[in-house]
Amino acid sequence: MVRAPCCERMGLKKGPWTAEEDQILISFIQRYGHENWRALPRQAGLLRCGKSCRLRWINYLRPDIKRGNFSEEEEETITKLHQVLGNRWSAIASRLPGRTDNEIKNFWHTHLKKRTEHNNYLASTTTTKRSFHDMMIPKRTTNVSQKINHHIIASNYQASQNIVTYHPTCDVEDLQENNSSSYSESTQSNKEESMQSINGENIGTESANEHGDTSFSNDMVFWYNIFISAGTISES
DNA sequence: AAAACGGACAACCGCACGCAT
DNA sequence: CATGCGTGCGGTTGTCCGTTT
Repeated sequence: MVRAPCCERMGLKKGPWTAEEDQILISFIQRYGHENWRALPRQAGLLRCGKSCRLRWINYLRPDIKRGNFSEEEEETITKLHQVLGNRWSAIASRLPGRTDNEIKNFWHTHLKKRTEHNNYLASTTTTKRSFHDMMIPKRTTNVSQKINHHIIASNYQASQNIVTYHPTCDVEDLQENNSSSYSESTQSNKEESMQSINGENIGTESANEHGDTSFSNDMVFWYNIFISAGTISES
């Protein structure tokens, strides 16, 4: 299906938003909400397309946006979730309250991507084969990695038997439920295959086809679960 | 001092999906 | 079932600003 771009209509403003436009958008949404983005700019008296308004609100003007630098924990969260989810920024953002997918995407491209590639390069040159565990746990000790290591000991690495059972604060069903619910709020059904595979039944087959390595995919799920669990603890 | 360069981030664009008709 | 609309997502581009030469 082909349709015209939403901003095709001439006369709509593009480029950086002014403080005045921001104020108009904020006050309109606070008063009337944003049920219809396409109609919103006309109703609010803005010479912007609905898409632009939506983006501006979601990525910048929303009151619950967390501004400022990413913490170390947030960096590690992004890195690890990217290992599992790939470039599914909205899914990653759903695990980082106050952060937007655009912000995370930018941060990844400007900071973490290079670092990750560098680390991968070092890994490939220093060892012939490293375990997924080695790759996922950074050398320097941080709160998150400490917690993860604690979980390793506590769980006696049950995932080595392809079983993910240790979830002190977030069991597998919760994880699956949380993921599917939060994810379905923001994305489409065909994009859920990796999260759907986070149950004991489906884990191996799909990813094994993709990677040709069942234990690798199980390890990924294991570390994802561990990480989420650790993250949950850190918030309490 | 100013031009060149590069990083960071805001914003845009095109595509795909769900839903209504 | 086909079509069109509204929306969300991810890739890409544009712009600003600090640093280097």
